[in-house]
Amino acid sequence: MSLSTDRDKLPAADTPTLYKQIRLDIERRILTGEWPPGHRIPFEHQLMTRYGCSRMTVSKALSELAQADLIERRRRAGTFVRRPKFLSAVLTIPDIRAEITALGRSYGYQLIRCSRRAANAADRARLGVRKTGKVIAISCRHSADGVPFAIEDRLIDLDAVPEAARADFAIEPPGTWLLHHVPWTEAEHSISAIVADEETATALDIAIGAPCLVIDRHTWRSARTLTAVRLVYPGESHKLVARFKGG
Amino acid sequence: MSLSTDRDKLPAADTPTLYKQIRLDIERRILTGEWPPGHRIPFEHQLMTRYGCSRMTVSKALSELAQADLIERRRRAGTFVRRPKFLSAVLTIPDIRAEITALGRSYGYQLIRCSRRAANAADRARLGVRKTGKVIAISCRHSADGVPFAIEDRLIDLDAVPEAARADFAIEPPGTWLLHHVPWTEAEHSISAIVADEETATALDIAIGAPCLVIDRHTWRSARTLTAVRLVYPGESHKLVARFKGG
DNA sequence: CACGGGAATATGTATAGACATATTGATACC
DNA sequence: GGTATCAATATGTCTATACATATTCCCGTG
Repeated sequence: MSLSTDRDKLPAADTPTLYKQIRLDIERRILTGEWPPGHRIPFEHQLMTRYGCSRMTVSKALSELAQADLIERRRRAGTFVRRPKFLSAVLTIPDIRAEITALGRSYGYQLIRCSRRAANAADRARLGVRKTGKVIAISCRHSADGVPFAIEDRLIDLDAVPEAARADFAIEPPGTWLLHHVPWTEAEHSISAIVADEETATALDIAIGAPCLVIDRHTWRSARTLTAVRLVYPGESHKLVARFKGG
Repeated sequence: MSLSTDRDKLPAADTPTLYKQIRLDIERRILTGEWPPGHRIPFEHQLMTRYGCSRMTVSKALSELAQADLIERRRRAGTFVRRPKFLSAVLTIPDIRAEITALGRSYGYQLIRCSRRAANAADRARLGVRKTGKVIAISCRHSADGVPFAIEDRLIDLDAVPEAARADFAIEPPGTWLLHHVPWTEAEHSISAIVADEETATALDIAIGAPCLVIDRHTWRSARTLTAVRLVYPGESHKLVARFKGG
């Protein structure tokens, strides 16, 4: 193997910064399968002579790849290509208003019910909290170009999100308001399919017995429940795009 | 404001490395809402006096937060807390075998049909490719503790994944084999709900007209189609957990 | 007031060197 | 053979410094 220290082994292209070129070069080898999962990536010292730069520079490239979970670094042992994440493919579930407007369709919103009350037993169970507190319960409907798009049924824990008391959910959908005002750390989703009962069928303007897609989402901030929501979509395809992460 | 340079303003805890403490400290202020979206984070020079370290160290902490999309850095302007990702919440769809075994249930697999043929028009449309080539078409069923869990209908482009010809899909499910052997760069999902027709109802051992959850997944490597798959689950809840990313 | 140009400034990249720390592998001892 | 020990080694963190680069801000000119 040549040990020349010239830099022109890199794709060059429009020459971004050096560490980025290194990162992309290694990323390419991994994604094309040239360096399969488990393969040991050359030591930092070898990479610095290969790319003709300092160790800090290759280290920065490798650190970013490690943060993106493409490689794994172990002291004394070396750096290895990670097994393609065992589980996973990643989906994003957009905010409904943003999703509809991004599609270039007109967004419509109707508040069906909104009440503020002390939490009852069913509310506490749904939020997964023990103590009694105040909640806001909201039912509403989203539409695109005048056609029903989804119905939403939401519970917000007012003890965890006191500022929600000042929001006007007759104007702004609760999901959109929350996304813009309340930071969260964890979310859990449950996706399922149901057939429409009479109330659902009426709200979505579909036939009774027609299939519907349901997303139940529970959102926390540091173990504190913020909100629980159920979204019901007519069963026609609901498309979501996911890309492999990589900075 | 005090300008003391002592380091004990940090949570300390079990004292990981300094840059990590800085990262966690800033992350905490963002997630608790102390520094809301749009807030300007102190300049690097202020942070180095606050934490009593060099600029490279605070820069490393900030770079990781930027890579995780928690903050945005702009030259000359400064560093700002990002608006909570406009859309989004992230879901992971695990490999079915891994999912079932992770739940501690016994995994079962039956190959229903497997054929290798030149692609016909329907195959090309489904894979989204123009040219004719060879494909593998597979139908199979996954079960957990002997109960049908999902049925899978898959098409693999043999031109893009020639090594699939040597795999034995009577033993290993195609999704699992692909995940372990074939690197991919992009995936697109389409989630929808249907009601079971007679064939589906029989395969999943449910009633005709019962709701089913459908996931259509298309996978590419650098714009090259690898495989297209449709998974049909009985409509009872299919649970997926998502965490806020953050390295 | 509009506009162009240049100075100020915050981040971005890169360096060499130093020391820390985890882990491996070999060696010596029982 | 089993086990404790120690040196070798690859990554991990940190510093001080230097220069690059993108923006913003201000100022002077038309």
